[in-house]
Amino acid sequence: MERSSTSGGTASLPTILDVARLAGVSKSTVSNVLRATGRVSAGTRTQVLAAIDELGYRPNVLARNLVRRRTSTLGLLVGDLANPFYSELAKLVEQRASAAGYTTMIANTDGRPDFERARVETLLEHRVAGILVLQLTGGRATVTDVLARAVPLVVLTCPEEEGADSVSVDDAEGVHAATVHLLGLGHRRIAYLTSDLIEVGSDRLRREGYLRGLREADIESSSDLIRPVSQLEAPDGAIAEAVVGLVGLCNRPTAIICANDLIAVDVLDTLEGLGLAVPADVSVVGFDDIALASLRRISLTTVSQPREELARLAVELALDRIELGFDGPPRRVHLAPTLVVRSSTGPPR
Amino acid sequence: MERSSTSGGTASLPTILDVARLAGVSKSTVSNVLRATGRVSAGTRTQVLAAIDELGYRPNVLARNLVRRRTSTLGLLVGDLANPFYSELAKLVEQRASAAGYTTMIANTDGRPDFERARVETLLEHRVAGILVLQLTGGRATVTDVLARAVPLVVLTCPEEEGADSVSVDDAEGVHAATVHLLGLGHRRIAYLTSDLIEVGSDRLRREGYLRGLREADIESSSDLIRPVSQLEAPDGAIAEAVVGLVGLCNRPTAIICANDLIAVDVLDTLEGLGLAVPADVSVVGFDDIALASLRRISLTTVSQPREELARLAVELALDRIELGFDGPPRRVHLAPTLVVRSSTGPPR
DNA sequence: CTGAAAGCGCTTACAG
DNA sequence: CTGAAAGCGCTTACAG
Repeated sequence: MERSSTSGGTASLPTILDVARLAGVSKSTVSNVLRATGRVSAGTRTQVLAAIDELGYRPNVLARNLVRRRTSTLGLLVGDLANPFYSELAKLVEQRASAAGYTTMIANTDGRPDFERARVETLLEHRVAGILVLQLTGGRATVTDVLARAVPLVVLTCPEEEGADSVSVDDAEGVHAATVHLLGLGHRRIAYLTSDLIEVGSDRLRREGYLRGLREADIESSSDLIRPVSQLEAPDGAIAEAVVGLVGLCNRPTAIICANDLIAVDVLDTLEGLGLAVPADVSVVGFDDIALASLRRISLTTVSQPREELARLAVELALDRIELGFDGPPRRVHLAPTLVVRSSTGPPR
Repeated sequence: MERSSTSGGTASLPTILDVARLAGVSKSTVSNVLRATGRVSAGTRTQVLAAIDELGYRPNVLARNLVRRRTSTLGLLVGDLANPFYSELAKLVEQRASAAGYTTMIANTDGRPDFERARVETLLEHRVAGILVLQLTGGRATVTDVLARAVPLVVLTCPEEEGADSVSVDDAEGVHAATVHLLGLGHRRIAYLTSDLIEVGSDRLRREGYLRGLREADIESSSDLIRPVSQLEAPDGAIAEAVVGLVGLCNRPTAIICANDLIAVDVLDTLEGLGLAVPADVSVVGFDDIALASLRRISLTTVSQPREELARLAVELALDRIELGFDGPPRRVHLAPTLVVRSSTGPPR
């Protein structure tokens, strides 16, 4: 027999059965008014609603999802929520998800592949309807593999991911535009500064944009001027060290293109500490256009990503597969970046 | 009869029953190895593990939670994830939660009470084991009421919340210290600038700290110098407008205490636009000490909150009630803030 | 150490 | 329009 759920534990919440009994109907009927199927008479409906209200009944989504065999929660994997670019994106994604009736389960990976694996495992155990990834951090093949089999995966911000839908800005194009901008100002020695906190694929493309820009201007690239640093190992000093290295070169670069804004801001700070003027001594360019970049005191020239569009499209691609049952091959959406010129760039001395 | 779950839908995932059959044991036994109860022989265990591996079986947490009648997910309500203070805190909370075996469901309220209500409702329907709130936005009484009855609630950063555990910094003390610092530098006309994006209780306390500071120095407070602006209504221009108003006063303030860093940064920007020097013309103080504040170009004097401690304690308080069954009255943890003096403050001209 | 049975709180055909 | 029954995929006593 079905027993009263209130006879059990201490603080048992009312169940659909409690509502049914109070309203003098069956569980099915309560379920029907809950799901607004329309096949309930107005009178019955009123009684049920009254019972729900009186009991303070709140449906148990776990039970519902178990029988429906799908949830309405999206997993959101993010590399570093402390990076404003990602937190802004996370906010927009949550907003879109929520508007579509989905909750979002968030997981920070700290850029660590082992964390990423564990978090993905947890998300899958929770049967999330889809997973959105802001920055995939290593272990890409395995992760993509795990995901592709089980649930829709859309990769945001990381281009060229095999097997998964992706939406990102044209990274190469963005940095190419930045390089052309610097060349136009008269720069000839331009450095590229990146770190292991940047997603590998994005970094590769951005670097390509940089190299192509130089090539088109018949400037030979120099390995001296390409500096990848490890922020995972040395979170604090890595960027500063690289900057010191660059400006210490006998043939010092007059401009530095940074793989993202956070690095660029760090570079500005370091240059200031070294007594070098921006842009007079060194021009600096970033990537992302986080809120910070537009402050007068920062005023960073940077490649802007259309965050709203990125978030909207990512959620859409996921819902296509989840709700519309789209089952086609991976889709790649590329958005155009925009170079925003501010006062961190200028002609070389 | 128990039917094969693979006979049903298209992409049914393997269930515990599939594993049991493949391993030639009962569901109970599989469950026992899964939960590492220890009452399974080594041989059986190996077989089960092999079956799990072969099937790529992943337990369905929904089913587990349904029968256990509790989940291991924490709800995280945040006012604005785009505010670095909150995203940094969110990251730390997720980190702590994850370390304790909890997933975190995030919900951004945009500072809108109606959103907050809806999100809380959803979290409760998902039977989250507890809810952590970073900034409660209006509708506090109702929300607290809803929560208190159903699930442990800990309020982070908002002091004096009735009925809920809370952990926050001593807001009044922080701003008092800032005020004393400014007075020590010789300032006599000090303004206080706040907005409706700041949690109401925090704002009240911070304001009190400011007023007490003035009172102790026998300086009369002036309503001219206390400016609450509405960023909800005018997200962009509100701060600038207030600053223009302040510096346009015939008896212009020589220092501005801002209710948080985001406002302070906006103030710095506006002053710069007006051609006023900081700190020579106007000193500026913030609250939070977000990453941005320590940049050389910003170098904001601010009241620092111990984020790590806040996050750690908040999760601990929640787990006390969730896991240890602590059922005592609401606990209020107050942490000491630290005034970090940088170069946005100095003696008045 | 292992298994059969009941039940978590819902939804979903299926009768009536 | 309404209800009885089966089942979603687990865990949890309880026997043996």
